[in-house]
Amino acid sequence: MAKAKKKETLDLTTEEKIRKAALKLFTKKGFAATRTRDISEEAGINLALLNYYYRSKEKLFELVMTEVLQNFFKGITGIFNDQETSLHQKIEIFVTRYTELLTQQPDLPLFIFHELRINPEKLGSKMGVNEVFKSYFFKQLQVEMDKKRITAVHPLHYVINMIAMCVFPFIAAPLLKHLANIDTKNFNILIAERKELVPRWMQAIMQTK
Amino acid sequence: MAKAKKKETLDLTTEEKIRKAALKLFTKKGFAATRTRDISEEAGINLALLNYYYRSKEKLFELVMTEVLQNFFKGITGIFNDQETSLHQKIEIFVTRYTELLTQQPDLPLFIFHELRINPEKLGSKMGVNEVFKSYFFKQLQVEMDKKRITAVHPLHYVINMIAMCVFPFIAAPLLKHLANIDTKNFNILIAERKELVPRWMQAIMQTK
DNA sequence: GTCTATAAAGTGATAGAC
DNA sequence: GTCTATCACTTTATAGAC
Repeated sequence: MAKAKKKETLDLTTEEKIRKAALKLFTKKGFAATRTRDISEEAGINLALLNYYYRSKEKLFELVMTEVLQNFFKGITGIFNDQETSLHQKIEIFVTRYTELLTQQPDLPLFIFHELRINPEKLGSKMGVNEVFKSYFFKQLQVEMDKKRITAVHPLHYVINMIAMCVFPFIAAPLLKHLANIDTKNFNILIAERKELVPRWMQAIMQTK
Repeated sequence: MAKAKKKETLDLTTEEKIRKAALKLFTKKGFAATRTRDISEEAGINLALLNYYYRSKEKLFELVMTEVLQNFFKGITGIFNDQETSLHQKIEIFVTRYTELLTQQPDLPLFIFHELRINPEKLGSKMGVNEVFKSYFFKQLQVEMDKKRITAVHPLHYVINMIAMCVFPFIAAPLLKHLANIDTKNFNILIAERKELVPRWMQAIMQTK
């Protein structure tokens, strides 16, 4: 039922094959380390077709990056500004949805942050400023902390903690697998556990004076 | 008193200038996006001298990476295996030391994780396996959680949370500065606050059933 | 639209003079 | 040790045949 789209590489057009291969390699290795030859090979098409459809490596990258950013952040705005859900519901929804998203595409965060570090200006054109502070989620957070008389801690800290606890395991995955000697299967179990745990930890953190 | 070494670019030898420039550019842009010409320019030396001293770009990178990894992880082993400190003291020491380290070199985590994703094998030769589970810190964590009858949560989760809350803000810095509209000065204030807050949050998390 | 061949530019590395 | 000049190779991009 969740499987709305079937993965059929054979049915993709050449244009789509290239885009898909580019997404895979760019997110995995970054812009600079990915060669157009790698992309054409991964897509199973001729190298010249890449330029035929997308003009240049940079244009193709721009397209992929825009798609990734929108896909990654479109969810947040919706969740954060929902007037119907409570503060705690928002946390649960956010954690669940992003854990599932990252389980599907674990390379996304590292890709975004890495390219962003090299090219911070680019972000400006692709997303608004002040999204966090203006959100309904943030206002609910402020009300909640006021109620608990926790005024010394800036609410932004909680937002950071929530995202950190969700996203960091995926960023540190290779290190984690090595240092803690866990395989992919156990990693996925760990992540699934955190889906339940992070919201509870958030509750605990928000009680702390 | 902590200032043991003075930073005098003028007194550096050519070899040191190159290494320093390489460290700066590699950590900022990654291996693939950094050109040897960039490094020679940053170091203020002739391009040919890079190969004269370090043979190749790869050899230079290996050297820098080894240095970074050792510098980054040598602290952990010491802190995690200290038989004299309590669990909570270890958390405080870890958070303090790594927050200060990352304040000095904010690009380090993203650099390490990014290069590690592209080349996970490399790590094996540079650091041991199972470091976390074998550590005294981990054993203390297990004892503590046993005492509190929290057996459903794997202690590794707490290690991940601690590191996540310390390291993630630096990884997400560009995004944070944009989305939350804070400048470098306010970012540093935020980080300084977290030095005190993360250990308290850890306490709270470790009470949660 | 897709291919081969090749141009054009970039990049790591070295030879050889000083 | 340091420089200039240049090689060797890679990589992006395009021209032109099919």
